[in-house]
Amino acid sequence: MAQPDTVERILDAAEELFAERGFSETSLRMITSKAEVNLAAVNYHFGSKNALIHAVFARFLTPFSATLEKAFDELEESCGDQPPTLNQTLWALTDSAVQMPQRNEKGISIFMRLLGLAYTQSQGHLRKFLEQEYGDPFSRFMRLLKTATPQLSAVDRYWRIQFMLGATAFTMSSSDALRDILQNKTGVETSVQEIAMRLVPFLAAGMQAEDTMLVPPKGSKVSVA
Amino acid sequence: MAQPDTVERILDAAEELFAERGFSETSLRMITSKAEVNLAAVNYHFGSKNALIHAVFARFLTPFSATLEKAFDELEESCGDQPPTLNQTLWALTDSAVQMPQRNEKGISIFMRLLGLAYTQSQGHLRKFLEQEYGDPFSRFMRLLKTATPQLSAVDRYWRIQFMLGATAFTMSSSDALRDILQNKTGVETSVQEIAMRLVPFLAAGMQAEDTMLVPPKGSKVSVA
DNA sequence: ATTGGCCTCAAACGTATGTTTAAAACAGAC
DNA sequence: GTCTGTTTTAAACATACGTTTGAGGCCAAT
Repeated sequence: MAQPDTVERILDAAEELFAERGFSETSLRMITSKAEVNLAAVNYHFGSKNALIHAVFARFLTPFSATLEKAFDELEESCGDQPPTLNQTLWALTDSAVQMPQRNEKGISIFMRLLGLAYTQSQGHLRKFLEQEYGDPFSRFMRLLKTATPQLSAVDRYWRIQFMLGATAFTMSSSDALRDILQNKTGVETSVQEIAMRLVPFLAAGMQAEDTMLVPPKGSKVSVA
Repeated sequence: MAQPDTVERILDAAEELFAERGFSETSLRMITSKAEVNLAAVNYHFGSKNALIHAVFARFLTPFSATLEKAFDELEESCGDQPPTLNQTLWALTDSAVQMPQRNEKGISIFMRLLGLAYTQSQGHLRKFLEQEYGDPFSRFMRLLKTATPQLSAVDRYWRIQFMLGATAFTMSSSDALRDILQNKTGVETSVQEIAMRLVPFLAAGMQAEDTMLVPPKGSKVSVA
């Protein structure tokens, strides 16, 4: 066959199929037949299916984390001795995600969906790989969030960050479907960037909510343990 | 063997394993050996693995949706001609989830995790089943949200609801893991109820955020299409 | 005691998976 | 043209899966 760049063809096919169907639900045979390469090529070039999953993540996470680090550098520099605000931090992350060079028009939503899957389908090996390889920019983001929300207790902040991650990963991981639904219902077209612009204020408001609500309203059956 | 209630033993085991590992990653052999029943029992009593998944959801979703409808009834009645507020609506939902009778101490987090999985791992057949069987209370919840947020445009509301669902499903789908992480880091114990009590104010604040941020801040590379 | 309907059981079925093998094809260097 | 290392190929491998089978057990009704 002698097609050019077997490795990249496999990565492209795997990326798309993983994003569409998840990891366990995507077989090597689906990948290799979509990539139009021999079944054995995956194990020859990558060693195993798990290693292929890692490679798929590495291909977009490595440049992304570099971009992100640079964005954080610029942000901290431009702020002088003031710590960056919550909004600035969130926008730095959003900008970095949106401006990533895309391999195709589906690029950014695949990117998002894979991140979501990494979180929800994380199969041990993936989580370990991601932590080890890309833990640093993540920790840095966490540190920025911490200094940007000094009013929050550590526990509150922890949970609210989880809520943010959830809203983001979930929305982005199904952004294609959600966009289509909205388009069918209202005829409104929505770009990923617009979704991001709606998401950030939502997250910022949530993060900065006053927690006067920690006691449920009158009549609620929820009680503090 | 003549153990009592094979059907229920299978449901218990399946519920727990699905919540722990997801659907495709849980085999019938794992389920039957945990339940200490014969492998063929699943196909005999349920017909197929997919039907078993449906049965697991039906077992807790049927009473839950009944409780929820009742909670909405009471809420609307107690409000008279005023429509229920956003906070009231969210708390009605939360209350209904928390007060569900639990089969064991892990009950509610299993419940939540399954709901999260239903959203993120939805395998077509499950989504169709859930829509068909439990679409009504869901639509009602949506209607309540709409009247509780008249200030939002339909498009804004649509996206913010997605953000809420995301934060909820996502957090709940990994709540066990997140609780453990927090416990290891800070020694703080967290109940599902406490998570819910932190989540609701976050969601309410996000829903009611002013969208002055729809234009990204100075220097952002994000631009309106 | 025998029948008949539900249930259980061990075993097998067919299929799909990730992985390995060994031969063939290829490309560049000498 | 021959050799060398890399890549591709078709085939097979071992294992796991969901499902089906048919024989047997159980128990209440006849």
